[in-house]
Amino acid sequence: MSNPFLRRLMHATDLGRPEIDAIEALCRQPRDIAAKKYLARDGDDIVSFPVLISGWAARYQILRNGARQITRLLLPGDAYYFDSSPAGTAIEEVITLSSCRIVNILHSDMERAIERFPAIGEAMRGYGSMENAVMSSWVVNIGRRDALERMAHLLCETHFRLALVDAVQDRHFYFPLTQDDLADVLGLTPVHINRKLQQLRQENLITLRSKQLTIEDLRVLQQIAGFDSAYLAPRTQPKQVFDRLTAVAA
Amino acid sequence: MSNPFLRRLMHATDLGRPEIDAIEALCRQPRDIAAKKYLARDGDDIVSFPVLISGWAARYQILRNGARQITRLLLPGDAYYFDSSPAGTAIEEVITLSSCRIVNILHSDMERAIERFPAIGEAMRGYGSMENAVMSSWVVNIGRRDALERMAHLLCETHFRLALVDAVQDRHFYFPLTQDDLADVLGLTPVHINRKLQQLRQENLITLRSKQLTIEDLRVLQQIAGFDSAYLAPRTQPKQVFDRLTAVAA
DNA sequence: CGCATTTAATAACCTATGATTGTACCGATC
DNA sequence: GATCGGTACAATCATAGGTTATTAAATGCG
Repeated sequence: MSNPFLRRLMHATDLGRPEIDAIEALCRQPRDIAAKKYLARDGDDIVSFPVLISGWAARYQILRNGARQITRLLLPGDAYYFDSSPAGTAIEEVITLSSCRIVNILHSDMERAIERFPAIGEAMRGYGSMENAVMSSWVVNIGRRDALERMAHLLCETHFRLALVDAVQDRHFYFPLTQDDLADVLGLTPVHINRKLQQLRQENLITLRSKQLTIEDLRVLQQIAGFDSAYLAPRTQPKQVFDRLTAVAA
Repeated sequence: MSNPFLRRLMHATDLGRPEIDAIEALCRQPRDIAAKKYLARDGDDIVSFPVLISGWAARYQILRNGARQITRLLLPGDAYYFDSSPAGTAIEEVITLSSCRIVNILHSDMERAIERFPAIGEAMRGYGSMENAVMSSWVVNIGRRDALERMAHLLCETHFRLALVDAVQDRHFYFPLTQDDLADVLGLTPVHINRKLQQLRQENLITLRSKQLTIEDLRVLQQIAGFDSAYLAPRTQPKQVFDRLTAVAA
């Protein structure tokens, strides 16, 4: 099971062999795509939705004054599904932040799959719940934490989300965000991102070089962020995953 | 059709008589509840979800330092459905901001209704899309707009959302948020909320007294906020509602 | 009706973050 | 190995918004 999308869904619900096969079937024909390419543009009519097999992408909005705010990070296994479902119109732009492998799933195909296997619908809803929880946490993060706490929280969050799809080795993972990207995620300026990144490095909490991030002290980082992974943890099985992760951090 | 929940759903999809009846059936037995009562608490097991028939409520999180961030406003017709669906655990607290009339719908009942009438599932998903769009807009609002713009945007947004359920007369509506609440919605301090409220009043853009808000100049307010109602506008019929609203504003 | 509590208004001062500008690095490309 | 575009880093100054405190006005309650 190397398909991270499937892995994500299985964190939401238990899926049997037939459901798994159906999802795998939807993921035939992945395409490779370079960094900084659009996966969706505002106003596009949507008949299919992209799923990330590998790589990072971002959903964002641009304001009149040119400011950009990234509203979600799409990590391996994530989909641009809700908001656009089905036969709607894209409400935000989606751009790749690294080279990516993606698969485009037709809404009609997904609907048919859900019809045949209600458990898939259940899994998609569960996945959507997690997406919503992440959105909430971003509002809280940007609204009520200062710059350092925000950074720390984001790093913890991506660490745990990536761990869910086995994209973390030890405390080390691929992290393609530039400081400009980080600024647009956290609602800060690139300059200030730089300052806080320096601070985290000086305090030996992280190492970040050429898009490789190592979390040197997860415990302290969580402490700074006030990070609690509960909102990312689905119901049953994955609970153990988090217990394990937290235990190691302790 | 005085049920605002039904009204919301009908903005998402066309529903026939049987679907309408099924939803009305779910909304039997509304209960009245006072302001500042919990509709859900963090960690609660969820077997039913609340729907607001009238009144306002808020979803929020509290940080270690006691700071509060409201993550969503629940207006008449809104439900605390996603994130909690089905048989999950509440991830945020929900509190009434005014006296409310609510109805509690069992997840099992909703599921059965969707099974019998797929269009209801469709409508719920459409409603969820709008919820997500609002979440995104909050991230953008808090992340990239200054205090005055944020206030203006929030006022525009609530105005349009309330208009969708006919809770606006002319440009005037019930607005129970205290300045402390506003601060916790917009990620600011009460003092600063007060400053900006004064400013909006001085410029004759709004009147706000004893929980009654009148938008005196929607045009300018939208201008300040960079507000575009598109993200709130569902597919077909309601489009006209917005055209009308916008026309009046012009 | 009067008291208690919440909410609103305002003032004075302070700080985290923004704005601006310049430099230095690093990895690609030819 | 020269050039170039994207990053990262540094230093300085400016300001939006935070903090704390006080008073006044509403609002609810017994």
